[in-house]
Amino acid sequence: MDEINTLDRPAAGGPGPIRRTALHDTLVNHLRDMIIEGNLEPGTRLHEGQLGEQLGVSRTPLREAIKYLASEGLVELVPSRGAVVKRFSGKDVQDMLTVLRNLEELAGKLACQLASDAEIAHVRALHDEMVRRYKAADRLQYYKLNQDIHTAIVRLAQNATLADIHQMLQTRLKRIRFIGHEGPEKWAAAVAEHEEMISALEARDPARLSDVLGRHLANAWERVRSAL
Amino acid sequence: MDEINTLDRPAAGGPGPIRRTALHDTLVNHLRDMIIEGNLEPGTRLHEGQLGEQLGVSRTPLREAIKYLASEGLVELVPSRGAVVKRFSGKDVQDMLTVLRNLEELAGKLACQLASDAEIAHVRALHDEMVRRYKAADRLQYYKLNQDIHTAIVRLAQNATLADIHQMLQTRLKRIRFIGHEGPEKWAAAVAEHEEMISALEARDPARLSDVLGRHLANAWERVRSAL
DNA sequence: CTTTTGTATTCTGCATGCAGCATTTTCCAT
DNA sequence: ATGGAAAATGCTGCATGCAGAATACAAAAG
Repeated sequence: MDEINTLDRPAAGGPGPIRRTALHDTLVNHLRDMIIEGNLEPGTRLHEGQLGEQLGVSRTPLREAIKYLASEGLVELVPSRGAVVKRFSGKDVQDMLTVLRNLEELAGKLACQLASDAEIAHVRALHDEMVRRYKAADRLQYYKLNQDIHTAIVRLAQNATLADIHQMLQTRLKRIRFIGHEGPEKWAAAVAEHEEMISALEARDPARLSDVLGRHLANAWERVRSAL
Repeated sequence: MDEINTLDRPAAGGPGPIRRTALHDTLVNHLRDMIIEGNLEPGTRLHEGQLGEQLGVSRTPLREAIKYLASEGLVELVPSRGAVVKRFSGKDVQDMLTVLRNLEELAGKLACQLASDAEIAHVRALHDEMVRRYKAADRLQYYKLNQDIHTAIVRLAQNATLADIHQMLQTRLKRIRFIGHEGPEKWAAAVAEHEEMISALEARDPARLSDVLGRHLANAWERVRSAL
C-alpha cells in the first residue's frame, strides 16, 4: 500500500515556506514513475476505482492526471473503455530515437556557442562521476548519470522548447532503456562516446559534438533493439 | 452561445456506424481552437464555472480537457488559482521556430527517401492550390494550405513521433502566425520558397529540400518578429 | 488620502452520486 | 455439451456537493 497523500506532506518545520506540491502534480509524477519503472506494464488498463483506492485518492483527480499523461503520450484513451498504458513497437522506438538524435545534434551545436565555462565544467563533473560508477559496475547510478548528462547538455542550449521535448522523449524511452542491458564491450563503447562528447564540448567544437551525439544515439538503437 | 453538446451529435441516419466523438476530444479541440483563434487571449483565466456554462458542460469534463491542454503546453496550471492561457515571449517563439526548423529539415531528408511518387504529386497539388489562393489574395485559405503542405511533407517522413511533435509546435505557433501579416514582397518570397521546396522534393534532393525548409523557417521568424 | 485589517464572496480542488455502455455470467434451447 | 440470448455486474463518463484557499471589498487606522 503506498498512499500518495502521505507522501505529499513535507516534513513539518522544514526551513523556508515550502509550497505543498499540488496533488495533481504528485499524482502525475507517481503514475509516470509507475509506468516507467514497469509497475504498470504496457497494455494494462488503468482501473480508476482500484488505482484510486490504492493511491488513496478519489477518481476525479486521478482521471485528470490520466488525461494529462495521455497528452504526454504515455497512456492511450479508449472511449468508454478508459485508459491503457501505451505500448511502443520497435518502429516507434526507432522513430523516437531518430527524433531524439536530431534534437541532441541541434542542442550540441547551440551548447557550444552558449554554454559558460562553469556550466561545461559541471557537465564534466557529472561525466567523471559517471565513469566512477561505470568502473564500480553500478548500472543503476550509471544510467541515471548518463541521462543527467544528456539532459544537462540539452539545457546548455538555452531553449525551453527543445529541453521540454527532449525531456518528453527521454521519459518515454526511459522504460525501454531500463530493459536494454548491453554487454560489457558495448557498455565500454558507450562510455568512450561520452568521453568524446565531453571533450568536444570543452573544445566548443559544434560539428564534432553534434557528430558524436548523433553516433551515440545511433548506437543506442543497436543497444536496445534486442530488447524489442 | 455556442453549446458544445449540440455540435457533438452527428446527423442521424448517416451511413455507417459513426462512432460519436467522445466529449473529451470535442472539448479539447474546441478550447484549442478558441485559444488559437484568439477568443481566449494569453493571460486569460479559464473560469471553470463560466466557461462550463457557456459551453454547456459541467466542470468535471472541462477540467479534464484543461489538464490535457496543459500537458500540450497551451495553458498553464497555477496551483489553487486555476489555469490561464499561456503567453509566449519573443524568445519562446524563436525557440519554437528553431526546433521546428530542425524537425522539418529532418523530415525533408526522410521524405526524399520514403515518399511515393503519388504522395509527392499530392503535395504538388496542394501547392498549386495554395498558389491559386495566393494569386487571389485569399490570405486565410493561403495560410491553411501553407500549413497543410508543411504537415504533409512531415507525414511523408513516416515517423509518428516526428509528426506528433511537429503538429504540437505548429499548433502553438498557429496563433502567432495568424497575427504576423507580412507585406506583399515577403509574401511573394514565401511563395517562391515553397515552389523551391516542392521542386526539391520532386527531384528527391534531400540536401536541397532540407536547406530550403531551413531557410523558409529562418525567414518565418523575420515575418512574425514584428508582431512580437 | 493611503494603508491595513477583517470580512464576505468567489473559485478551485476533491469526493460522491447516478446514468449508460461494456463485459461477464447465467440460463435456456438445441 | 454447446451456442446464444438475456440478465447481472462492473466500469466509465458526467453532474453535483462541499470544504478550503484566494481574492475582492469594506471599514478603520495612520
